[in-house]
Amino acid sequence: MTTTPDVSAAWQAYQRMRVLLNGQINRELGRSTGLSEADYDILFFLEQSQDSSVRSIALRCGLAWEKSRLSHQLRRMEQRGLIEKAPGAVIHLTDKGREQIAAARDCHEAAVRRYFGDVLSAEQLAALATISDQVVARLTQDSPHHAH
Amino acid sequence: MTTTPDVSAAWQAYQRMRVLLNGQINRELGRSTGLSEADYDILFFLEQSQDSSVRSIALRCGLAWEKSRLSHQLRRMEQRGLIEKAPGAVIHLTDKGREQIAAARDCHEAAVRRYFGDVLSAEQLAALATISDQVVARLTQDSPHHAH
DNA sequence: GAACCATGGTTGATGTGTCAACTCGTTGAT
DNA sequence: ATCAACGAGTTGACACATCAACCATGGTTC
Repeated sequence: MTTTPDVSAAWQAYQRMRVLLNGQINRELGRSTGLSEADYDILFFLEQSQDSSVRSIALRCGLAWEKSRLSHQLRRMEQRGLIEKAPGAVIHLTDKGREQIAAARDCHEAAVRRYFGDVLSAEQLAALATISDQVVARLTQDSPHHAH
Repeated sequence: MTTTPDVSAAWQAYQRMRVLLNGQINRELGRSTGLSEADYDILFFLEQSQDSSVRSIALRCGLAWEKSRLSHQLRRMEQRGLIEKAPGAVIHLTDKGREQIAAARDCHEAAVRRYFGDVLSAEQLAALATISDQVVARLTQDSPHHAH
């Protein structure tokens, strides 16, 4: 333990992991399923929602996305037939969307396990979860209503 | 300690931190300096290189970027006068680029400290660095020459 | 009711990232 | 010497993200 912890060393290591890890997982997901990370996040959220449908605002809060980003993404996904927009800003998962997320889930979880879960010990996973929660708490304490 | 560690809980916590933390830092950086994360990474690498110039290939390896991404990014930065391309695929930092990275560094480091360094203990920072190194080692063991 | 304003959602312009296809110079085998 | 193969770099097309400006609606205040 040092009294002056090297923040920048930890930051640079974290940055390198972030770039490489998400790059690898997204590349594998895209190659084998044709879905982007954004597609996957939306479909995953929809699938595990009651009745496979949610309000737009729930997606925005749950994923912490900007509203314009969500709007563009939903428009593209509706054009591809993965979702449907219903009156009242309600988003429905289509059958095609349900198929694709089911196939993608296996691929995604396998990749997460291969490059992340299998590499770290239970203690490390727990430590990372705690670290993440602390940082997230710091980020959301000031701007609880993410005023993008 | 559990025998079946909950990988997905750690993954989801990490994902949330990743999205919110980088979003916040990049937003602050962009607002106060006009530089994107990509701009900052390039300028930072250039600044701390000998003679403020590097070969393209060094940037690609150091930042683990795709070649086309780097090419597009360097073209845009040259148009803005932040860098110069010299024969032999050598990239030079211009005076304007040096000014901007100097101003941005303070902003960036302050943000990293505010949302990251100050939130975590020395042990947590060390643990995160170890975790990151392990994951990166796993990612680079198979494809050491990142065949993008 | 009328003016006001806050909020959810959309749109268009622009900057950014990715993929595939291409050029060009070097290398190595025959 | 020629040809094939490889890697570095570029380009163009497209998907994605961000910002600002815009519309609609539902209060709140006077």
